Order: sequence, then C-alpha cells, then structure tokens
Amino acid sequence: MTAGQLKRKRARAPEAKTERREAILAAAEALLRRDPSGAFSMDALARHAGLAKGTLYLYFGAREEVLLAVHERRVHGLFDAFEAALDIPGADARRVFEAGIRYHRERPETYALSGNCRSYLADHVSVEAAVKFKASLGPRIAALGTRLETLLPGLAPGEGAALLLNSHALIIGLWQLADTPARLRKAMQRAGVQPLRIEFEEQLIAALGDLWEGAARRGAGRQA
Amino acid sequence: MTAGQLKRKRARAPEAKTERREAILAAAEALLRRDPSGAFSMDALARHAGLAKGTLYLYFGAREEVLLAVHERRVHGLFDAFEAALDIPGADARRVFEAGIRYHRERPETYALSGNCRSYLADHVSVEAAVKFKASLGPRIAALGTRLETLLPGLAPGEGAALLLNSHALIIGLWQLADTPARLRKAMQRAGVQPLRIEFEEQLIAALGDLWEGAARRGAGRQA
Amino acid sequence: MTAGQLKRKRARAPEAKTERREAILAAAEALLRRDPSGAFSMDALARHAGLAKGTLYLYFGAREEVLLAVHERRVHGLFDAFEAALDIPGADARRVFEAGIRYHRERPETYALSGNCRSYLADHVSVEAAVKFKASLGPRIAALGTRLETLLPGLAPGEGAALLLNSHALIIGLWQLADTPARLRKAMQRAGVQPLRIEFEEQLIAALGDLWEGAARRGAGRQA
Amino acid sequence: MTAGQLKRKRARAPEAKTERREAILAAAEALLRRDPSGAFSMDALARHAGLAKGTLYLYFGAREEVLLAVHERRVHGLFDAFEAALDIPGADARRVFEAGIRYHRERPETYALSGNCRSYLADHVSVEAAVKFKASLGPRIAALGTRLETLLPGLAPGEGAALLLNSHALIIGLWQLADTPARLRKAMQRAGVQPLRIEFEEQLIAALGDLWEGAARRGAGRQA
DNA sequence: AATGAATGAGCATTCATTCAT
DNA sequence: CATGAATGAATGCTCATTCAT
Repeated sequence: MTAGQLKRKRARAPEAKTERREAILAAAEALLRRDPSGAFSMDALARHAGLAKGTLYLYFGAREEVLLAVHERRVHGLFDAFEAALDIPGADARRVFEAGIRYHRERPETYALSGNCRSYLADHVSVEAAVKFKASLGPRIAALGTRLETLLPGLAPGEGAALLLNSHALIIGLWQLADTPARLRKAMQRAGVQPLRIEFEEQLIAALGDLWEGAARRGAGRQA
Repeated sequence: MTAGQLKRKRARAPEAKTERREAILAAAEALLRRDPSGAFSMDALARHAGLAKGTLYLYFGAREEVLLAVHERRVHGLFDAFEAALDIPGADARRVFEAGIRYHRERPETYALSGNCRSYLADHVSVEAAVKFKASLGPRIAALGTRLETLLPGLAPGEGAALLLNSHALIIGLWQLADTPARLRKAMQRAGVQPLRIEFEEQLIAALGDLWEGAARRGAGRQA
Repeated sequence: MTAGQLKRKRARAPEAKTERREAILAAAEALLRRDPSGAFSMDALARHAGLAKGTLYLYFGAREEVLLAVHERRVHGLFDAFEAALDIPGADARRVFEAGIRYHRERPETYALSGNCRSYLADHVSVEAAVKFKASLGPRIAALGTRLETLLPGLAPGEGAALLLNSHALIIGLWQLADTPARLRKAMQRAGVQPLRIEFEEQLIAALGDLWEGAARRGAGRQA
Repeated sequence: MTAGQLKRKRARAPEAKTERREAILAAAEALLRRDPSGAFSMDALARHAGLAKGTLYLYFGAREEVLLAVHERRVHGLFDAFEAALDIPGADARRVFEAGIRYHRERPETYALSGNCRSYLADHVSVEAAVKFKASLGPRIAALGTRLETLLPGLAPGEGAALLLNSHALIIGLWQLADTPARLRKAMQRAGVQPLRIEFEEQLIAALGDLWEGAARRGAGRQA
C-alpha cells in the first residue's frame, strides 16, 4: 500500500519493537478474517502491515510462528472472557461458557486457527517458540481451571482445566464438522442433501451444558 | 515415451477399477500413517501405489479428493464400529462410545483427517465429489442417530445424530489440543512445561460419559 | 456423448473408413468453431466424434495432422469458392476476391488455422502427411493461378498463383493484427486505447483491390 | 536452500531493474532465434538469462508476457526503421517499405512472433499488460501513418496507418504461407512437390509495391 | 478395428526464506 | 534495523500417445 513509502522508521526502543510486532499480528488477523484457512502469503502479510517482507523475519522466525502468535492472543482473549464472566457476582456455569461461545461467535476465524495450531507446531515453528507458547498457556489454564473448581464445588484438582479443554475441543471440533463452505451450500441444497449443521450454536450450548453439568455432578457426588 | 516400461495391468472391468481405486486409497492411508498432516505429494502417492501420476487422476479429480475419500472410508468404518457395538445384546451407552474411542486409537491419523476435512471441501474438491461425500454420510448419521435414540430412551428425534456429532467433535478437537508433536515433547519436558495432555484418553472417556449421560438424562426428564 | 455406447461398428469398407475420417474432421471443425486457437485436446475430439481416443490414431498420425487436414479442407473450400466465382459469366477481379472474403467471413476459425499451419508442419506432422498436404494444394494453386492469368490479361505465368497467395496472406495477416480478443475489448475501451481494427473488412477490400489492380496493371503494361 | 549459491547482483536502482528486464528479453530473443515458435520453457529462459526461475516472475507476470514484450520491442524496432528511412532526404515509398523488409529479413523470428501475438493476448497475459502493449503501439502507428500521408500526398487521414498495417499483415501472412520448415524441404523436393515459396522476397516486394502504389493512386485521384 | 486405461515427461507458477545493500 | 530482489525447490496437473484387451 502507501506507494512511495520511504523506509519505515526504525524500531529501536523495546516498546517500539513490541508495537511493530503487534502491527504484524494485527495485519495477520485482518488477513485471517478474510480467509480463515491461514493461507495468506508472507508477501501479502508484509504488504498489509506496511512493512517489507524481510522485516517480518526480524520479528517472527517463520510464517507459522505468526499464526501461532495470533492463536496465542486469541486463546488469552478467550480466557480473559472467561475470567470476566467469573468476576461477575453470581456467576454460574452457564453464564461462563456462554461467554466463551460469544467470544468465538464474534471471531469465527478462531476456529480454524485452533484446529490448525497443532500442524503449526508440528513443523516450521522453532522449538523455542513452541515451548514459549505452551508455557504461556499452561499456567493460564491451570489458574482458570482452579477458579472453575471453586465455581463448581467438588471438582477434583485438574478437573477444572480439563473441563476448559474439553469445552474448547468441542467448540472447534463441532465447528469443523458443521461448517460447510459457502460454495457447497447451494449445490447441496439442490441435491437434496440436508446439511449436518442443523442448529450449530443451539446444539453446542446443549452439549456444553451436558459437559459442565456432568462435571459438576461428579463433584457433587464425591462431596456427598 | 521410454519404451520397455512395465505397465500395470489394465483395469477394464468395473470391479477391477474399484479395486484399483481402493489400492490408491490404501497407498494414501499408508502415507497418512507416516505423516497424518496429509501433506504427501501426488508424486509420492503414485510411487507408493505403483502407478503413474497421471493414472491417479483417472480415479480422482484432485489431490484433495483422495484425502476426502480416505476420510469417508474412515467415517464409515467408525460408524460400522458403532453399529457393531449396538448389535451386541445388552449394549449400553458406555460400550458404544468406547467402541468409537477404540476405533480412533487404532488409527491415529484419523484425527487430522477429520480436522482437515473442512479445508479439503473448501477448495479443490469438485462440488460433485463434495456432494457425494456429504450424501453418503448424511443417511448413515441419521440411521445411527435413530438407533441411539432407541438405546437412550426419550432422546428427541435428531438428538441421537447430534450426540454422534458432538462425540466426534469432542474426539477430534481434544486430540488437536492435546497431541503434542513428538519433536516438542522432550524440549517441553526439559523446560518444565507440563504438557496439556495429562491423560488424553481418560479425560476423553469422562467427557464422553458426561455428554452421553447428559443426553440420556434430558430424555428421561422429558419422559417423566 | 451417447453414454452407454457399445463399440462402434467397424469400418471395413474403404468408404466406411473415409466416412469415419470425415466424422473426425467434422468434430474437429465443431471444436474449432468454439475455440479457433486449435487448443482442443484429443480427448475432447474423441468424445465429440463419438469415438475412442485410440481410434483417432488409426486415422491420423498425430493431433497436428488432424488440424492440418481441417486446414486442407478449408483451403480447398476457398479455392472452390474462387472457381465458382470465376465460373460466373462476366466475372471480374473484384467479384472473385470478394468471394474469398465471403468464404472467410463465414468461417472465422479459418484465420487461426492458416496462421498456425506452419507450426503444425514444423513439428509432429509426419513428413509423409506434410508432403501429401503440399502436393494436394500445389496443383490447385497453379490451376487457379492460371485461370486468374486469363481473367487479368497479361499476368505473367506464375503471377496468378502469386496473387492468390498474396491475397490469402493479407487476409490472415490482417486478421491476426486486427482481431482483439474479446476479453480485452472492454478494458481497452475503458483505457481509451482505440483498437487498431477500424474497419477490418473495409480496409481489407481496399487493400485487396490495390493488390489485384496492381497486378493487372503490371500485366497491362507489359502487353502494351 | 543449498547455500553457497552465486546470487546475481541485485538490481535495486530503477535503471538496474530495467537493465535486468532487458537481459531477460535478450535471452528470450536468443531462444526465439533457435525456435521461432516461442515454445521455450521458463526454465530454459531462466537458465539462459543466468537467473532463477522465480526471478523471471519478478519482471514478467507470465510466460506470454515475455513473448509479448519481445514482440513489442520488435514492432518498435520496425517502426524505428521506417522512420529512419523517412528521415532520409528524398525518401520515396519504395525505399521506405524496403527498409521494413530489411528489418524483417534480419530477424526471421519476428514473423512467428507477430503471427502468434494474438494468441498471447488471448490468454494468460494480464489485461493490464495487454492494454499497455496496445497503448504503446497505437500512437506510434498513428504518428507513422501521418508521416506516410505526407509522403504519399492525398492519402486520407487514417490511410497511412492502414497502409502500415496492411504491409505488416502481408509480410507476416506471406511468411507463414511461404516458409517451409527445413525438415520438409528435402522430402518435398524428392517428392517433386515444388515449394510455394518460389521467390518469397521478390514476390513480397512486388506485392508491397502494388499496395503502396494503389494507396498513392487513390490519394492522387481524390486530389485531382 | 476399436477401445480406453495407463503412461510420464513436461511445465508454469508459487512462496517461504535469505542476504546484499 | 529495514529493505525487497533473488532464489529454487516443490508440486499439482495436463495431455499426446501407446498398447493390452
């Protein structure tokens, strides 16, 4: 963009560097919104960020690390949403997981990102970056899990985190199964094939309800 | 044209053609076992199947259609496993979904395939093939769902199929979250990052248990 | 086409063989009408002719030989048109070359065919077929040339044939220069680039007029 | 990435870039000299230019755009030749078009290029490149046409350009008809088929003479 | 004669990454 | 630090031709 652009100002100060890194991630998110598959090229990303291709590699070791970083931000965002819901006085389970659903609904590209995260980690991403990613999420999950264990009394230690993971898994898995690419919708309708996705979100809420209630009940059973 | 080539026997009869198609799929499965990400090249597939590259395109319109066909076989296999479990007298819910878990455990590459299916459908796969795929699965899910509704009395129509979908979603989603690529395991251990995947299968069974019980309870509630 | 078709009846009698050959050529012409570039595949040709791919090679040694044969038919057709015009009592030069223009106008795909003929001959076409092609056209040109030399008195021997060739050359050359592929028309108009093709046919007629008149004049000069 | 590669010096300055582009075109011309059909592969072109294949795509959007660019240079070269001839005091029509013939004689591969230009434009070439091409030629033709209208007094506006076009058309058309690929010459001689191309250039000069004289005469007629 | 399954060389194009400037 | 030109491996797919049936 911005044609005759001169060299970007240099990011010398640490905060300037962070800022630039954020700019890249923001550009990636914009691209992801257009095509959730994460297929954007580094060229497109550079153009979108108003930087040169080479500059991207000053901030990220590989394409997949960008994707991983976006994903990381997303998961933290989701956890923030959960915590915000937990902070509201009188929070109950349903309120909490509905906050999670809401978060996803507003960022549909999150699904694909989560689903592909594993493959980013499988190749390309440096071990260092991968470890950092896992390390940044682990404590967060543990902490949130503990809070859930308080909300749903009787949950054994670790069951809160598991519940979190299960919920996330259900959401991304269901989306993958239920979402039919636009180009097929019409054709399938014509062919009389009823799409699987009766009521994606309704079904999701019911399933999450079962999951959380099942967990709570187990705890209650133990307590009694 | 490098004469003297050892040409494969020709598949003229329809059953010979089916057989050859199956051979290609078998080769693809072998490749998938090595690298579940589905990244194999058509060249490698041809070599593995002992055929020329061009021949593959006699049986499949595009690389992604091969993947989709493998996936389709897998899902039917899973459904077969479910049905076999349902056929056993005295079948109960737990036995049934454990059959599903067993099926996946023996074919770990199935997870990635399921998770990526959506992206195969998004591009490359011809509308025709995509519709055929969906059409072959839909009735199967519906039928199995109905059987489940009998097993778990009181499930409303459609809830059986939903339960099936939810279970599948949970399985593939959880796998994606929990599975840490081999190359990262050691590094993460060294770094003291405890992997998320404490007890993948145990956690999965518990979650599926909650899901199925929640569904059954809902039915029971309605009946009362 | 014609789906469940059994094997074609065999073409044993010579006339049956000729007939089948013609059928192939007719199919090629149909394909050419759609896309004058001659890019059709042998597969498409076979399908269009209702024959198997291999059968085509019983009648033609190579793809390019089919194209060459179509071209040959076209040129003979053009010559027929010229002769028909010459047969009309009171024929004059203008009438004759206008017959040629008319012939081309009704078969626009002829232009590309003529223009590419040389490249067919350059590769792929067997020497035998090439010689046959040239041998079939040479006498025809000579004969027609001679008739022209009668019509335009004073033309030296060979100048009639040359006139013929020049006319044909002008027609196909001009078409190649003047014809703008459809997909560019609009874009060029938008860009304010006026297409070269002011009045293709008008310009052609004028040029042919000059050519023929020049030839006639030269003859007249010699005679005087 | 096979280190130790000898990378070309980078073309950063605009003039260096132009230079590199020219180098690619020069390589293409060399290849064209060998095989005028324009069938060279991008791989061969890269090797010839001493560049990596990918680098070609930094300067041209597609193979056909290379061909188109060569062609464009050729036509401008031809026009330069015309203008140079017109600049000589005492220029007359014959001198001018003979300059054109001379230009072509020294670059035989120009014929095929001109003849195929249309097909380059039909596919692959981006609309943008096509428009640029046409836009670069149009004014040139118009300007030269105007000069011709001065040389041949009485030519109506536009007739100069038409004359130019007609001449070019005649040249490329005739070449296509007359040129017999080397591999067929001998065979045809043996078969007693006299090639059509008795005296290609002689015939061309005569025809161009007729064309230009016809145009001049028309002008003269109008003036009188 | 007819068929159509099999072949495999061939090719344009993409794109993550590097590194000279 | 920033740039963006250069790289070249990688790959899906086509299609004329062959030849077993």
